[in-house]
Amino acid sequence: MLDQGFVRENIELVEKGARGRGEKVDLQLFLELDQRWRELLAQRDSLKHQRNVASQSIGQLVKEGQRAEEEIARMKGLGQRIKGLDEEVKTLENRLRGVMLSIPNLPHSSVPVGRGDEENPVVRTWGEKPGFDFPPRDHLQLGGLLGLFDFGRGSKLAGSGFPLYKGLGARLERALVNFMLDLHTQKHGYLEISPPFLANRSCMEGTGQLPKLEEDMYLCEHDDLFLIPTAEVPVTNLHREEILDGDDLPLKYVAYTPCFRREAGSYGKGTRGFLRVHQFDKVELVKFVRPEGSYQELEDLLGEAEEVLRLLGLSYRVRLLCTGDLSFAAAKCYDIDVWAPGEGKYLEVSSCSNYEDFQARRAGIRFRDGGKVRFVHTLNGSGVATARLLVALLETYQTREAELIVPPVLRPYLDGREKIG
RNA sequence: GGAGGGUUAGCCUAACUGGUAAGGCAGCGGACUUGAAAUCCGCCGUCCCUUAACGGACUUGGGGGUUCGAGUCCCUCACCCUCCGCCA
Repeated sequence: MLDQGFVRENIELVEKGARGRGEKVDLQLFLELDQRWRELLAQRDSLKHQRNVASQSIGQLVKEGQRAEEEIARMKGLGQRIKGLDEEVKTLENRLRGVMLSIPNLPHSSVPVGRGDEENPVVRTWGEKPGFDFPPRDHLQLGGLLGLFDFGRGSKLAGSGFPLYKGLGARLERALVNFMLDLHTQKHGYLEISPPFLANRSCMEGTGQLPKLEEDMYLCEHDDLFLIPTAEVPVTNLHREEILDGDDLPLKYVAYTPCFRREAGSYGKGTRGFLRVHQFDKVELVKFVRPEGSYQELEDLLGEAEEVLRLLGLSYRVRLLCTGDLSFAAAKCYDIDVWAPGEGKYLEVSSCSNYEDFQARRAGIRFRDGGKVRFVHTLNGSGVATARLLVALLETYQTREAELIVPPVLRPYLDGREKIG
């Protein structure tokens, strides 16, 4: 959410920003509501002032043992008028809030203007795409041959898109998660969090999933709780409605959680195997930082996520998302795409974003900076998502005999095993 | 699921039978000081008006109600603690 006063004073800028993302926002409506709201506030506040003054003098009279009937009778009408105005103000504020919540964040000045995926510039690529002297198999074939997972039975349990890992497949998944957690906690200085996998509405609104993406999430209706679509939700909301000590910043957290996404309306393309699933595992990095250094923090975060792929020896590229591809709440975002030889394409395994104070304002996350209280900047990035990572890993390290060479950094997590198959 | 107790500012703690949130600690700025400590003064949640100053409204977990007036009374929801029940 942007600041209401900021929107009021920078209406063209906000309009331009929203248009660049292809979001429709009724700023004319905003201006009308805002204007009316401020008029009513002034009216109501002055009536309340009258009431406060009168009530106080009534209290004084009563204390002195005098009668105050006429005064009280006079105030009764005022109370009704205030009640009416209060209702009007409230209605207006609800509508205003609706409009405010629908306004996307402004892109940072370094974000290129563009319409969508095709216009995201590649910032860098790393590693050679592996060559094979045999036709590389895709992850489904390999998984089948090696007995690593069982999509059929996953479907039997929960429907298509719910993968089931077994044997060394499950072990490999667990190894990847542990490897990433250890890297980020031990080398990069993140504090590990194991949060609830369900979250309430306030959290969802705080990080910006609500109101826009309700249809994309699983909801437990009995308790009005959502299955988290990413650990960003519980971890960013750790400090919701808190004022942090400026000396404690930056705060850096890493969390492994499963992620649940309905992916409504996305059946068909790109849904084979692990490419798009309703449940996947992810290690997420979240930072709360001072506004001044937040863009350097974003570069650092990106580097830390990239290191996962480097250590695993997987070829990847980093792209900077253009305005048209930027998510609702982000001011700047990099995607990391890993190369999957069997699929013959890049797969997105990480998004690293700076939200500036957009989430912090929604969630009320502030810090004390000297004598002042200010909003923090929040950042997060996948570090990284395992399902697609596993795809790239299988397809990159396969041998002609359909074995899997285990990358050295993973061997300690697999009893020193060098090969699977 | 049942019974009782609780939630006041970054933290800690007050407020009569309803009378308009008192203190303390921490932090920030200033005075004093060679410097520091101590001491004193101011600031230290949000919004509106305003160039600014001044001013005003709101804020006692959330939402509603009663009242001229609600931290206080009533209803409701959330969370925390204790006990009982159930349970991996």
